[in-house]
Amino acid sequence: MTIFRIIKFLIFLIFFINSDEEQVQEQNIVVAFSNGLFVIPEDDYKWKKYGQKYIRSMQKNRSYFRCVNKNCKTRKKVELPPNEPNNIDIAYEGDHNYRALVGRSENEEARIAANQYDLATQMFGYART
DNA sequence: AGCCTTTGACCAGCG
DNA sequence: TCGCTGGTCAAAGGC
Repeated sequence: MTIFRIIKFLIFLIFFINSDEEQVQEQNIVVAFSNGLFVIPEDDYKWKKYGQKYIRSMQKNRSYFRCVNKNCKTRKKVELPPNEPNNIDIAYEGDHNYRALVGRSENEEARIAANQYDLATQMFGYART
């Protein structure tokens, strides 16, 4: 990635974070472990994970998501330092061209929670039961 | 059956 | 040109 693209991306992030309208509604999902709790922020859009990489320069695991809406070009990068699971960086690239669906079914909530649990177990190296 | 994640392979940019 | 690194693809498997 060139410096230009990095700067462009940072400018977008600043605008996105400061924007009052079209603000993504966030909610936190708490994942419980025997050695404590940690919180993973979650937004109201549906994402499809299309890749994961360990970023050597940052020593973080980065997951790549894109919005499931085919007309929507929005992408999301989630960075998790293996040793600091609470220190999550989420970067949005692009903008949604539709409003998030309000409300989720119980199945959907359960699935998302299961996904977050998988993510957490992966970070901690715990086996899923 | 369909949706979603995983993960190795592939691709592109850069030094 | 070649190797490294980050980003994406797509087959396979799980739920």
